[in-house]
Amino acid sequence: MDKYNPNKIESKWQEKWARDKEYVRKENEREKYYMLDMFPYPSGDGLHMGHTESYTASDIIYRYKRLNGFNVLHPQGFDSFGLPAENYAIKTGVHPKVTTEKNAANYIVQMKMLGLGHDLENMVYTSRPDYYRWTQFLFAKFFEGGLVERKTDTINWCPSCNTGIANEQVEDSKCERCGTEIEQKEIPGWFFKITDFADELIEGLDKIDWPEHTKKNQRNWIGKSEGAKIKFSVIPGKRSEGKESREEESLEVFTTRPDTLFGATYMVIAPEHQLIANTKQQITNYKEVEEYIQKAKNKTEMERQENKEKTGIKIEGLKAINPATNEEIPIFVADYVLGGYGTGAIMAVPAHDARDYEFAIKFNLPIKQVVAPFWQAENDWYDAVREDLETVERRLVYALVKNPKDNKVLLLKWPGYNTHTFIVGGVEEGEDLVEAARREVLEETGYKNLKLIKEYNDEVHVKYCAVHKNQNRYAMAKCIQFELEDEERTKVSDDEKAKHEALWVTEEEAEKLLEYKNFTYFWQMYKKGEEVFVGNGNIINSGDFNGLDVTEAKEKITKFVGGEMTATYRLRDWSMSRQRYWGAPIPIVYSPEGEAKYVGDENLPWLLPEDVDFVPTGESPLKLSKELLERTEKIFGKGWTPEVDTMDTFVCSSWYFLRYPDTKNEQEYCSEEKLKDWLPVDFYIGGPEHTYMHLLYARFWVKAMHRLGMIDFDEPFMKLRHQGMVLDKQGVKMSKSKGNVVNPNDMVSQFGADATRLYMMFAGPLEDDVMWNEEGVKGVYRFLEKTWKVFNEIEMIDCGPDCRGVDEAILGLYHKTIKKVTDDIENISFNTAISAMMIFVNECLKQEKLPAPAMKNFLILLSPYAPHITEELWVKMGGKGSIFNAKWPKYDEAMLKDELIKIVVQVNGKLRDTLEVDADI
RNA sequence: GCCCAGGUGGUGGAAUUGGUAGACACGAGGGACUUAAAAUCCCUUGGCCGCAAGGCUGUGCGAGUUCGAUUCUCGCCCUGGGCACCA
Repeated sequence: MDKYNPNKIESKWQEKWARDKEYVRKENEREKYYMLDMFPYPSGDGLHMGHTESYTASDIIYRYKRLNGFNVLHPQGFDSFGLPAENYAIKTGVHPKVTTEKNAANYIVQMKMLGLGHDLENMVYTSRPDYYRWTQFLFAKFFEGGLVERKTDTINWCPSCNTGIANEQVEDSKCERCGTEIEQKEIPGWFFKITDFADELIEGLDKIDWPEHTKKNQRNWIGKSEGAKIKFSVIPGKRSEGKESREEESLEVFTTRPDTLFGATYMVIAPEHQLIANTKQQITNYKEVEEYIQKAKNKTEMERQENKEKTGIKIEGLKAINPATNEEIPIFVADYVLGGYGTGAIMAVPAHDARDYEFAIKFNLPIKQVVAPFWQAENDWYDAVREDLETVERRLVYALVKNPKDNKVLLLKWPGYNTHTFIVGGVEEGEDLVEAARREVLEETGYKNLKLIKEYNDEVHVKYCAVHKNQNRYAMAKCIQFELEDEERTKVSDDEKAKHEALWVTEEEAEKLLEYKNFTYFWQMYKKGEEVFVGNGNIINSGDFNGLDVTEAKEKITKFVGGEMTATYRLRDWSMSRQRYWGAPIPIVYSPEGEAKYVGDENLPWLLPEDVDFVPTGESPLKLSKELLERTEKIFGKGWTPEVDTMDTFVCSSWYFLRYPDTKNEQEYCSEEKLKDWLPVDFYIGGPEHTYMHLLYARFWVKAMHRLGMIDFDEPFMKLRHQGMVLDKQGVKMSKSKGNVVNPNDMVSQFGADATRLYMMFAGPLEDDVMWNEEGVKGVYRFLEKTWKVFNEIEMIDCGPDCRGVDEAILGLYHKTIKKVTDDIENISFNTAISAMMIFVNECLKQEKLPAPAMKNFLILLSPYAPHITEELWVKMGGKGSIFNAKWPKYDEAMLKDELIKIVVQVNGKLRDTLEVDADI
């Protein structure tokens, strides 16, 4: 017998598959399945291990689906526009087209080496005119449909790449690609109105099978917050003086908490806000304000981060009016309010917002509580609120008393109710809270001399049933903290004694004994200091709205002041103009009057001119193209000028999956029939780094086309899974600079493609990071050697359906293996499927005779992972045609049962014994 | 600070619904074969105690629910990734 020699058999099969197209034939009438990979950028470094992993995973699904009778589209292509090729051209003068095509050819060789079964006859290259003409065509449809607009906007500008980049492409205030610090620059450009689709992009997530965390991340990225827009009028500083000069200047704010409007005690606007320019004359400290604004602008984002303390300056000479209270409140400029989010102005509610609170403390501004935490006794408690009883309001005071001598605190023990509380008492109308608290401590516990430590600001509300009085109580309580001055004590009346008992306990004990939220709330403040209450509760100090739940109050208060319930998003429009050469030209020309016009379908592809210099000037390279200008004037007339920016490469990758079914079509981007046949994509695999940009843009693209009536589906990818990163042995990210990059080619020549594929999948779950350890490849290589040995050394008997003459146990294991491998592929749990096949092969090695039909089926189970060896052994076993035209085996339910069943004896959850019992009894 | 993911032997990982923790593999140790080595095959391999039978302990830490928790609940610690005052 020959030894297992992957080099020999793998190249043989790769050649056969490439040459003999009929050998692995397609059957068009079968049910269709679209298995898509994220296509690579063809870099000079070649395919890396991350590609190897995800392409192997998709290849397994592709082959598995084929074997299950599907007609599978499993295409591949190149996202071939982009900066590296252009930067290389700047350095060496080699045209990006040349580099790109060369790199792509290398990728194809590597993909073949791995035995990947992608359709390499129908590839897509985004930089080729036969592709980008359709990118331009679709752009034009969006343009005509009003989904693209030209805006002059402040954009992120990378001085190194000499290009504007989208907000999403900025990392840590640095350029995602080259790491240069981003500058802000005013520049005209084209934008896709992705924000118009914000709600659809959120809602669509509910109907697709994507990892939950990916969906969550997209929701967060879109960042919808619901709230209200409310107008505050702005008046000159002293109302009395300026009655007649009351210019109708106003400030609109967006707030998620309109329910707290009565607590808005000041306003803050962003340094960029228009109001400052509009009211320059009225601002009496304009100079200082301007200075602050300048400082804020000069600050880099990094500096802002370092300096956590809030800064700001009061605008003198202007006041705003809180529309709810009609009170005058001051206006500040501060850089903690952002120009680009919401309206660039906020109403500050220091009592219920942590940032406003911090600012208010620093500038000594009033803090007004308008929401009280509220708890209602739970249903299964003895004091649950009873609907049939009337509710009586009461004001209460809690006293938290501490003895400084031993640090114990004083609680009341209520034997009747089996609970503990602070000292509690009612407060009479107009009575001083502290006096009331002292009185209650004296009455209930007898302690006479108390030192006031603290009055807590917060008021809390509770509703419960006072069982003994047969009425519901709505209690509004505040809390006072005392220390004993001495232990002098009077006698407590028998009446009080009967109700409750005074008890000194340590803080640890108190923590355990206090169970009602209204007490633990103050206990937390006592232990950890006062915190801003940002939760839900009931409205107080807000006129007619008192007592309302915050949710209810939001709309009512908004309506009361003439505001509008609305939502804002964190998502910004997609800036897609790039001042670069190597991208799809934007098919727009400008009339002598400067009006933008689409070049027209008949002029597509609107070719990227060849007569350009790559040296970056800060302007678009196309501006220097004579040919482009001449072309424009020739077609449209003198004075017409071309758009010289090119498109963001994310545009090209937002629709490539629509081209794959029909790559050779010269009339349409994809025929209607093929769109119907293949789309949307059934399964998409790619890295988690594309969670925000690519995946969001592609979803937007499809929704936009759907809105324009071009397609009848509105989500591109029905099922999505990510692959993890491939790390080195130490768990460090592979990178050229660290010199720890592993080349897939080397792995293939050392261990073969089958072993490389198998190890990638065996190392762990697909979505987890893989630590690449060559020691580990040995294991799967041995497994392949053993498989080889089984099929070459052990006698195979063609034993028919009842299979006499072989070990029955191996038949049972065979059926179990089919089930396990099938279930695991469905669950994308490749590592455990491989382990099941290892167990099977290990058992086979112990046999003298094996059933030939079952063993052929076993090869089918293994074939998606290791296509070469299984194709080879398939022929040896007398299989007809390619193994990939075979049928996925089925298991026999009856064969899954064990003859003997293990019974586990547990006592108190601990294993005490195991028994083996005949399964038939 | 906030959001997401995760924490299981020396290592990668398994345990799919709360029911024998550590499948499978790597590494390590011992043995067989060999002049020798590699390869291959066999045995052992979470820790502690024990000659053994066996016992105790064990899934980041601490509580809780349960007859029973790697799995569920609460609190905390750590690691990785993402976001930066989002009103």
